[in-house]
Amino acid sequence: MGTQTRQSQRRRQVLSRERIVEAAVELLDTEGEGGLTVRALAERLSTGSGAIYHHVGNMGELLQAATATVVAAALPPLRTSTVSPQNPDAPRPPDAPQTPDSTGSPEDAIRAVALGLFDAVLEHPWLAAQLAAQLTRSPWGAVTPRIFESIGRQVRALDVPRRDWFATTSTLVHYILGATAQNAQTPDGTDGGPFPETAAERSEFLDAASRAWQDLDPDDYPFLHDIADQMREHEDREQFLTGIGLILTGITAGAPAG
Amino acid sequence: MGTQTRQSQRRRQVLSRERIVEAAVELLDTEGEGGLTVRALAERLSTGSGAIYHHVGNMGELLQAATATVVAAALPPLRTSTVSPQNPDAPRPPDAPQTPDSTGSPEDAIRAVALGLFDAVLEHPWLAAQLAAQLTRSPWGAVTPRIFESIGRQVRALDVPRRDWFATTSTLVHYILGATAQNAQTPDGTDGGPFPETAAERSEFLDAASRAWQDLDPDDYPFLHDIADQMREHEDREQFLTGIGLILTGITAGAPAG
DNA sequence: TCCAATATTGGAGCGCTGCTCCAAAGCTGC
DNA sequence: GCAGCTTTGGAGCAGCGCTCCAATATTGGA
Repeated sequence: MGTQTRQSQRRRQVLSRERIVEAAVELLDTEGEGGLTVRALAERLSTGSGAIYHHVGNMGELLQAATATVVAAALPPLRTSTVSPQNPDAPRPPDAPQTPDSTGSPEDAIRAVALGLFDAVLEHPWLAAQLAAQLTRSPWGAVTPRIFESIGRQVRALDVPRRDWFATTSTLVHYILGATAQNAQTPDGTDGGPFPETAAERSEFLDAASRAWQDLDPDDYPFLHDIADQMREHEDREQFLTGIGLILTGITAGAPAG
Repeated sequence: MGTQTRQSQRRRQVLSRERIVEAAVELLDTEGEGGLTVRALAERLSTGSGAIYHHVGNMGELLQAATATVVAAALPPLRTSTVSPQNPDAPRPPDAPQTPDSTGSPEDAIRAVALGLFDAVLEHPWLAAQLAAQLTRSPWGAVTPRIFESIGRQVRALDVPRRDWFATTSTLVHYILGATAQNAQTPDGTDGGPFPETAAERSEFLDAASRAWQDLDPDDYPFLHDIADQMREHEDREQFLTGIGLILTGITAGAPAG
């Protein structure tokens, strides 16, 4: 009796890889990095561990899928959406940052991609560790190519000679992932719970770090001792863009007139 | 009967934080990232877990100490050793890379520091994940300041204006850690054992990655598809230095005539 | 010299983890 | 209606970090 009509709603009840990954992301967001366990996932989905492993196979694989999902949502779409106007509203990523489309310079596009990842890490603090881990564990696995492609296209749009495409893109990607990793401010012991990351917390955290640098032996750490206050007053986002700008300058200065 | 004479040898039998950290590093080197467990450590030191926790307190703390030890050995000494000639041969780090001392440009010194970390990661593949993890978990904790100081001094020696010291050093450090993280080639599933990392293995690994890029949908990944062969032929170390050079160019080009 | 106080040791055991295994249940096509 | 597949959920296993504690060295004062 009309099983087709209500099928889509029934679908949501059925366990699927997508639903598991979705629940994993929510669990990571709300409970923090250590909150994703098979048992917690099973309870949240009202099922058992066996059912989960039937769809997912591996905890690392699940983490990889969760990371890939969030990263894909944070980056501009791979295909220009004008090509296939089949379903005009569905495939638009809901929480993607407003990308300046194809207007604007390649430099701006690179900045936009970088900021997209930066913001994604702010929204999902567990993402930083995952990006770093997957960068080391499977460098060319699932996530990196997606980022590489987004950056590389813009590098190609700059006047970079072809033989430098790989090295240039790699440099940008490595910087982005390295800088992004640091900016998920998880003050050491404060793990396990959610991450409200209020402005007061951040200020307090930077204060403590700055004081720690100032308390270092000036004979061992003269530089840190000097710039401790500069570190306290820095703005993450601005500092991140400064780094991008520095590299972009190096790129365009290397071959100024294509 | 003469307990003082043989005391130094007896010291080596006594459990101490140093001995535990040393054993941890060896365990990580020989057994791989997952090989460091309290039980394995206890067996290797012929003791129990309780004794270990009496000295170390925490698994994360132990990892942090192991990382700090290896990083300290890979970087140039903080103090210029001419100041305290008390013990001329002992404190020389045994496996430190040959640093070009104070001769040479600041750019060369930065390259030397970066390569020191790069080589340390090659020698201790677990270090990549640890650097990344500690970068995110305790950004200003134990290891980062050490690296920051080494790089920052050289940034100061360049013609960088004082207000840019922090941003410039951060950019270099972030790139170094990001790039370093990727270059500990752990081909995904091949974890658990030691990492001989022969040239053949590396070539095979790059071949597979290159083929994977070529097999991607050219409509989704035109850039990766294009530079797949360039990726296969790249040399990690050279590519790493290219990135450093790019950033150094950006730094010096930004303020060309101090 | 001896003894109490303290520091250090090693292992049993707790609660948790990822993961496997399997009987039961649901679904599908003949 | 039934056979053959997929999917489910939970019991259970080996391993983990870590705590606790009795037993043992070591030390300092009388």
